[in-house]
Amino acid sequence: MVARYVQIADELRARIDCGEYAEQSSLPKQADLARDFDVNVNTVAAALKLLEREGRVQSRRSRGTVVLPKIPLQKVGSATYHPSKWTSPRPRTGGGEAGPSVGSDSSELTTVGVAPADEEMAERLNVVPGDDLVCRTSVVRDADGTVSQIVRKYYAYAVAKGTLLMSEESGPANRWREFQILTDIGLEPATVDERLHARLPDAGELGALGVSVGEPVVETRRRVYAASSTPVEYSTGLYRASRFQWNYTFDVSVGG
Amino acid sequence: MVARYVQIADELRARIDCGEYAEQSSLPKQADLARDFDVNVNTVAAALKLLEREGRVQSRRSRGTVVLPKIPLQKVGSATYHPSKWTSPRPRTGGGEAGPSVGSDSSELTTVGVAPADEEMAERLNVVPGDDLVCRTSVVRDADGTVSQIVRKYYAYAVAKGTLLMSEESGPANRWREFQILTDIGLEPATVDERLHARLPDAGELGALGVSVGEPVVETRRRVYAASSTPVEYSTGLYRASRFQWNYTFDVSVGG
DNA sequence: TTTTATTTGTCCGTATGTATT
DNA sequence: AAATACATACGGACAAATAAA
Repeated sequence: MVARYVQIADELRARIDCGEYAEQSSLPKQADLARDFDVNVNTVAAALKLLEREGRVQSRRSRGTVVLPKIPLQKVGSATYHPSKWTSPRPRTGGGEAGPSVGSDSSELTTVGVAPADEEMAERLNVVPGDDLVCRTSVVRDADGTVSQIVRKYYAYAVAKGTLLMSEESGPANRWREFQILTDIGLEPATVDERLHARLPDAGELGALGVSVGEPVVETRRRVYAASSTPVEYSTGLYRASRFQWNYTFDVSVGG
Repeated sequence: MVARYVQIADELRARIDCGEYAEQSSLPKQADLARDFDVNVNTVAAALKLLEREGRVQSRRSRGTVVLPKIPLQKVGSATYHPSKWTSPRPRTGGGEAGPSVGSDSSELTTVGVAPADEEMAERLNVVPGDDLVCRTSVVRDADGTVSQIVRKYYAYAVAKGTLLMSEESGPANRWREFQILTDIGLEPATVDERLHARLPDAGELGALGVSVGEPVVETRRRVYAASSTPVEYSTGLYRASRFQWNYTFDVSVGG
């Protein structure tokens, strides 16, 4: 026995999929849907909340509920970091065959700060807790203006001092900027290890990512090692789950 | 301005974290909580739903709401498939230093079927759509009896025919069973590529995984290549998001 | 086995707040 | 200023699942 609001969500989802409610268009208002389905407004509201947490619609006060465009999942993961993507010649932001999954249709704002390392950062960056770290925070907005990811990258102050890692930037999203800088200062990335898991956002993340209550996010923790297998970068990422897909290729042979 | 039911969820979460509500114990019933917080029962129910979708509590009719034990996230990903885990000597299920993240505290039921390949399977397995595939479906239950993952692995019928890939099994979870069989029949796994993304479950998955409405799941699609870089296995996985963490290590150097 | 009590799940009707048009 | 439309909360009702008698 499946709840009515779930049935209604299924029906509305089907209508979106078949084009009856076009992308970018508004759904009928909740009161009308309630009348059509012959249920209470609260029941319709619950159904819409489900669709909103799936990332398919967005409801906003006094504006109604609009169908979000069905964009293909952005692909991130090991292939994203293939050297061809970030070694010279530098990728052109304007497009071309170098065209990455994050192109000029998303913009990035990077701010720089300095803060002492907490227990985890210290351990992962091989420094002492309390040591100063340079933190580069990047907020990436999709073409539609919504924040889709927030990434913080940490570097030992001794490493970042006096380098371009201290410079704030904004413009088209460029996932490889820091890799290029690290290479320029003689710390060319060699290996990455990445952990990720999906969960629901906490109070602070709701506002920062602009997700609704109950909409899943993916958290990543990544470490970048230079050739000498010393960690040079530690980063945390928070992603709107409905917009990303992670791809990894790895070796399982005995020789690997 | 944060909604009252979110505030209450935060408060209850804090109480769980500080041990006021112990793991495995029952929370006060909704009516009592409503009285204590001086809100309506519905408001408390909404708060509990949030905690349930986070995987922290489980509410069941007439039984109340119990605090789920905070178990460390199961680690899966590239390290999971390191050859030492699945090549001989075979891992012992009883424990020991070979102890994997999925141990004898989880059990697996594997059923085998034959079905024609759909468009995607065919493309990923390098066969013709409509060709018979052998499908091994594994349902893994955690120690607490809940289903935590459902994995379907597909093989070309020509490959699986007459091999142990056709045998149904049950017992302690063994992630490497198929790798061992593939090795035995001369198709030793060499490379894996894996895609994953988090989303909300659909109607069918609700029942199969035993998750509640709005609780995030992670879907994976994996391909295993033998040494000759021919795909030998295609698999799809569905995981309870709150119980797993994916770890990957990969090379980004120019030589890689 | 049958009945009764308990507790959550769902839905209703209503009211009010809030941001936008 | 006024109308609009979603967000939240309330109180009530009943159903469903389980436990207790």
